Amino acid sequence: MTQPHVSANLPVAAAAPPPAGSTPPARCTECRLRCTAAFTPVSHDDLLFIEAFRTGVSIQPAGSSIVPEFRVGSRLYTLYSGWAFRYKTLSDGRRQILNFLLPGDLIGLQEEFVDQSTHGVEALTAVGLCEFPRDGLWDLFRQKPELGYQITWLAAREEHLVDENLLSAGRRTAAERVAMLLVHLYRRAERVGLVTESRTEFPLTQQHIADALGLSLVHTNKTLRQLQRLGLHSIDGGYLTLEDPHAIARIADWVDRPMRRQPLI
Amino acid sequence: MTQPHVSANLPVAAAAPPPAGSTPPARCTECRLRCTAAFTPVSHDDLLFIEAFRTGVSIQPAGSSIVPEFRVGSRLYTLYSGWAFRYKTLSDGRRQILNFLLPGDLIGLQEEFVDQSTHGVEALTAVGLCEFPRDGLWDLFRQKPELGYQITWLAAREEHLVDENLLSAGRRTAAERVAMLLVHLYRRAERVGLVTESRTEFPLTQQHIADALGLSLVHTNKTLRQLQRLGLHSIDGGYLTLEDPHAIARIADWVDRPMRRQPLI
DNA sequence: CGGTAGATTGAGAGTCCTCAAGCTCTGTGG
DNA sequence: CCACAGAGCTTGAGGACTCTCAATCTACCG
Repeated sequence: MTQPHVSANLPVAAAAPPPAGSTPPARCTECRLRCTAAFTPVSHDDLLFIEAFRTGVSIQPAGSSIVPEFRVGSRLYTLYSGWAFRYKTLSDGRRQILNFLLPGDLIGLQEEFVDQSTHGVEALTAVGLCEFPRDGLWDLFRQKPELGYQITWLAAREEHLVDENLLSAGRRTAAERVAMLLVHLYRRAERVGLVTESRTEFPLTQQHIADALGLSLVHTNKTLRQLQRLGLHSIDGGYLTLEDPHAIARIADWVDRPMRRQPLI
Repeated sequence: MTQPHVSANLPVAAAAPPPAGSTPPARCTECRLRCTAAFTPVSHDDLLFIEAFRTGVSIQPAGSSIVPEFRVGSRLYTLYSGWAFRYKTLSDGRRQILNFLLPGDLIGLQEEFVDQSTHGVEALTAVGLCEFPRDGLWDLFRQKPELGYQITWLAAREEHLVDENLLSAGRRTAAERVAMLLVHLYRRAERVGLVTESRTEFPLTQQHIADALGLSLVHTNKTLRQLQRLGLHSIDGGYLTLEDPHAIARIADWVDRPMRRQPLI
């Protein structure tokens, strides 16, 4: 190797106390997310409804299972803080990560509709969750059609994420997949205010990246190093920086679109 | 090769006149699909609402573009008869089929929510379509929350299909992918009454299969032949038969679940 | 100071891809 | 009625991208 490497490339310590603001506030009116430009404003009335709909909040540690893969949960969640991912596994253990979840994303919606869960959700970092009763969903649709509409919006958006990942797994080369993943996650993190000084927290291990892209761990490592050697990005100390955003976007076949505000339940 | 092959393996002639019942009826009360066990019953009131919501019906020939990939359409459709598929392409032309659409499936929902279409829908056979105004969707949610709920159901179900395909593309071998595709499509076709005498119309070319599975055309062909030589299935004259359903399901890691009734808009 | 999780690297093997032909069937036109 | 063109299927051969196996290395933790 022509290059000495000294970087730790480790995620941030998992045992650290939850950073300030990672616990959902008692009142939805004080939601740290909603006042962001990333989310659509709602009427005060709707906000109170959401607050009443919410049954509680919780914090779960990194690595914990939010939704077990083969059991039907009884709750819906909104991810308030932290990172998580949805995944499926084959009977022999091969795992595919379907998409990553960032603050504002809804968790457990499909379960309401599809027979068995058939997918799991796991926390990547410590996460703050707002909990809702799954069986209250129909009530929500009836009483607040606008919120129902927004939930459909969220479902469609998540499908869009999976579409994009399927395009990667099916038709992109290893380098293109990695580039796509890094650009995509960076932009999403940026959207919800997770980027500071041109870098974002990046709690994925290479195994997570491999499972998201349909690659082996070894080849994921080699591809990451290759892109990093080319000066496209760097992952260091649990933080991701896009060193050459234009070049990495070109490799990923990524087109910048203005991101719309998204609903928040 | 140890085996002479004589079969044509061609899809059914596309120029044939549309089979009886492939055109949506004037009245939703006469819908040939809805009376099936595959779909959830709706109240007479809701049915009239759906009929009023519908702006028209149409037939499009095989191969036609129902939703162009990079333009925002103004319509929603329900696929009444025939087969179609959703796809995305990279800028250099590589194509990934995201999922196949069978009668009862809703088309164009994501466009309502996601900025640009970013995916196209193409007819695989001649298709019958029920057309709805896309900008009437919010009205539907407000006036008939139950129908809004059902639309969310359909969105979640489609995401589930894409999840499954991503698992295939990312983590299954070529033979497993092919087996999965065949079993899955067979079961879905069966569900909506497309199976007669243990076989179903199967209008996909090998190129479609390749694009759905993230494989090359050549390797798709070799894998199909391999499974066929093993006596697992046969594709002949545009029809698919699962010769050994148990064995092919085992390879696909497919678990039979009772299929729930699904909504129909 | 071992033990563990995660990252890195090398080597060899395989699956899958690309290139290149040839084949069958269908539709068309002279 | 037959030649021809086009779409789709089949097969072989060689090469490339990825995978698996195996080790090593660093950082962190009890």
